[in-house]
Amino acid sequence: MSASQTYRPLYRQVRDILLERIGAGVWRAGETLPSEQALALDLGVSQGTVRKVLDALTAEGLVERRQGKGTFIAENTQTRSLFRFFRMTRRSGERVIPERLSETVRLRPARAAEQKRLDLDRGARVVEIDRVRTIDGVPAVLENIIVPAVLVPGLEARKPLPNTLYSLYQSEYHLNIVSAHEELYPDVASAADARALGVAAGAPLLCVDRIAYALPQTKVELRFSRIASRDLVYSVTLN
Amino acid sequence: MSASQTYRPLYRQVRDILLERIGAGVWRAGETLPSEQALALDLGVSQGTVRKVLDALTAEGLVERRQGKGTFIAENTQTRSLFRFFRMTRRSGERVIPERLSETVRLRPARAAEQKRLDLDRGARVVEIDRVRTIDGVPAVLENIIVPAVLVPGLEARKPLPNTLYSLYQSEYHLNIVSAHEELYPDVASAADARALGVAAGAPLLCVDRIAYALPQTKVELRFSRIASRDLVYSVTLN
DNA sequence: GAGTGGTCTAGACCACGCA
DNA sequence: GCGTGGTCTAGACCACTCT
Repeated sequence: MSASQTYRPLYRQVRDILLERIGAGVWRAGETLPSEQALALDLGVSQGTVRKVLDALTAEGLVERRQGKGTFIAENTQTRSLFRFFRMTRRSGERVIPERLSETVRLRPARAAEQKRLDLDRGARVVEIDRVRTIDGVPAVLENIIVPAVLVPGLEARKPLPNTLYSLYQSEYHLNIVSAHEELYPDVASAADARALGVAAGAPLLCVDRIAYALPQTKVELRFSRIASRDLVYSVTLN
Repeated sequence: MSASQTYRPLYRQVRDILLERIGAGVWRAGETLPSEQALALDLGVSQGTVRKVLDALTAEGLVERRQGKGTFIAENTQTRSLFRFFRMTRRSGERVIPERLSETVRLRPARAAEQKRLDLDRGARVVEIDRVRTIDGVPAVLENIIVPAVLVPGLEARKPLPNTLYSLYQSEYHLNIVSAHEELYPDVASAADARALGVAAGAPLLCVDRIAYALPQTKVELRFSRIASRDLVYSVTLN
């Protein structure tokens, strides 16, 4: 009959409900979700439909399933967070681990460009973090990080910040970073870059502009990185 | 009981069989596979098991499914190939299309490093392509491409080469490029780069080293790109 | 042994494309 | 109207974890 414009398959509806609940913090990171049977009963669908959704969420890295144990909200542990969102490796493919060298944290009004990119209101404030990270003990990455203050109250007082912010966002603010978009371009080191990174002015740098998203389509963080790559490369696999 | 070391779920076995058939060229690009029912009957499994495999292959971009029509081997059309493997966009996110400006093609013995990276025997030959590509009519990309000659007989005689080689590999050599690994790093323009790309010596360049894979784990191509990025960025989404 | 996810099946019905 | 893929269900049995 008159086609309902709003038809969505059952599994889409189930997916939306689960995403909403996860986003709302019904279950915290590391906690188990109800079993397939329980969810199916609760939502009035078959176990197979719930399974289809949970399998998809697993593929997206949002939950983890362990046979015999249950389904868990994926945790952004320090290690997992690094492997997922820090793409620099040695030429050999070996992962590297950046360490924090220094950081400065400020609370200030958002600039116009930041308001626009983070969907903020006029007058909104942001936390700005500048930090230097080392690889193999050598300064290698300059980061400028912008987060809406309303999402991370008190962040500016939490010094020193952990090496991987995303695990902090998750554990303290229930912001589960699930995806990020990055834009890469080359630049040459300015005099200031050169001082901070211990390279010559004019040396090649890899710049990475990232915007990170948490669950209910929330834009959580802008991050601008300037990387003195030396023997490091940004690794990505296209499928 | 004594656990069978070689146990694999049915759907893995079905997947392997289908991958083998696709790799062997049983169906060509754009052709339809047998229906789910026919495959299930052929392979002695249920339709649901075949469906699970075909859904996974769809997610990997290897086949396409169209309701009411059938399941097709995915085609690397010029457009699709570009969108899938050429990641440069404008800052606005808008896609750009590179055009061929010039190219030189040589047939020569593989160097030691190439033998190693492409799993070639001693004495194997490669086709080497050097080309310049333009964006908005301006030279922007220098590419050096290495392909084992045995995989692409006669390629060196096919001048001019099409803009997107991957569609040629697929249509003429049954090499279906399904994934690629890229490593990015910054560099500064040499005098030669500067001449070819119309930038100043010392200008920042984005370098991309790619290795491309076809179906049965075949390493098909090495590609080294040097990109005068100007207002272009390399876009990637992490999930 | 009880409960969980993992695999596999069989079948119903719907939506779409095409002759 | 037929054949295709898309959705959804119900149920069986297996593998793993914990008690």
